[in-house]
Amino acid sequence: MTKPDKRAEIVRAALELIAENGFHGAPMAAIAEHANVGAGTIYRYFENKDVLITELYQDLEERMFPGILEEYAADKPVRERFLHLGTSLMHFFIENPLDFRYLEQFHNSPYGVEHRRDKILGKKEGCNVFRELFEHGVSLQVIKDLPLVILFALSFGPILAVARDHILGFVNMDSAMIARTVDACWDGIKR
Amino acid sequence: MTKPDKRAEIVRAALELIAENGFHGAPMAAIAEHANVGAGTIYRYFENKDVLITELYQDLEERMFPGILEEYAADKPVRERFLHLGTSLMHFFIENPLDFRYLEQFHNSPYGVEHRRDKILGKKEGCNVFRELFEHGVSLQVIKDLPLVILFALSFGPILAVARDHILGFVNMDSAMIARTVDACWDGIKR
DNA sequence: ATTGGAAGAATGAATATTCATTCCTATTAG
DNA sequence: CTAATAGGAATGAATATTCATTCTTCCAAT
Repeated sequence: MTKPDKRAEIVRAALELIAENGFHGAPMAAIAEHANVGAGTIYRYFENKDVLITELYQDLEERMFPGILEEYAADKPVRERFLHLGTSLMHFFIENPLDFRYLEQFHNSPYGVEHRRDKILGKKEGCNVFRELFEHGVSLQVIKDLPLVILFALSFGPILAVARDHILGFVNMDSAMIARTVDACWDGIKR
Repeated sequence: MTKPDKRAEIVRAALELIAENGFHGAPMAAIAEHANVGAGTIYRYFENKDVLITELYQDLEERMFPGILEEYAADKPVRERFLHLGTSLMHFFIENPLDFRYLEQFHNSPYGVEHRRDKILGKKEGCNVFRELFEHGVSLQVIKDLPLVILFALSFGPILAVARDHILGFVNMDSAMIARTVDACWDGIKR
């Protein structure tokens, strides 16, 4: 196996195990076994488990945003842009359940809160698209004049919750249902 | 210290530590120390850590629902009832940040998913109020005709997200802002 | 073209740490 | 004095991390 392949195998194995069993159901020994790699090998690519976990998250974000922003037309009306982003996001989550589950694990851990703080105070790529859209919408009086954080909650709260429920099998989301759900989110934030 | 006091101290200490640091930042030894109790003493009151964790959750639910259902008038219009429940819930979370954080920790753990399954398939007290309200609203054509699970997501998704953001200090929710947020949730589910 | 061997990569057994749980002793209440 | 209760050190299982060793690769010298 070539060098980058090994790193990729470790990443894949870790993502899989953590997404399915949480951080605690993924001891390094198990990750190594799933990656067909010696336990010590992981430490040649990642300084320790924390580093592995956060690099995994960064990889994931980089994979995520390009797909979602594909075909995104910054000149369309606010509503249309919101619906496009919302449905893309939901589709991504539903089509990549492992990524989604990992994301949730990460967010509900000490790592996640720290990361979130940076994102809200400083700024991160990707979210800026949403931020701009919301700010633009508010200035055009198309979107409710609420703090950004609340607009985020009204939009992503339901999307995340629904994606989770779909993946856990509590509801089945087809394209039509996704569209109706994102529509409802829009009703929540529109003036 | 009298017997029931000791149990209460253990419960308080466990809730505090788990809410603040997650299940992993709350080893039994630390809980014992915070409760000013010997490590072995905990096992006189709780068979093991799992039992402690689930009993903690049940205690919490019992404390939660009465407060939220207070002054709930089942004969008012659907919209009014929704706003009442939503604001009560948000207020409870914001005024009991430890309870809220514990709830989140619990839900994002293997315990939580199992529990959730029961709640959605079988039935649990408390949530029935919401279920009835939604079903009634749908039948009156006041609420969008979406699966119950999605209506839940549209309502609780934002409420939970906002409560979390408030507790983590990302936004400051006063009564007015809470009302506006719950209003926005209503816009999301209303026809 | 072949070979010797150096540099780097991989390994997994050994180690150190953390943690839930147990169990024996001390303390208290009746 | 006895029985119940509390305490916390001891235990053992689970886990992250290390490290001495083995394996691979690749190139220089013949």
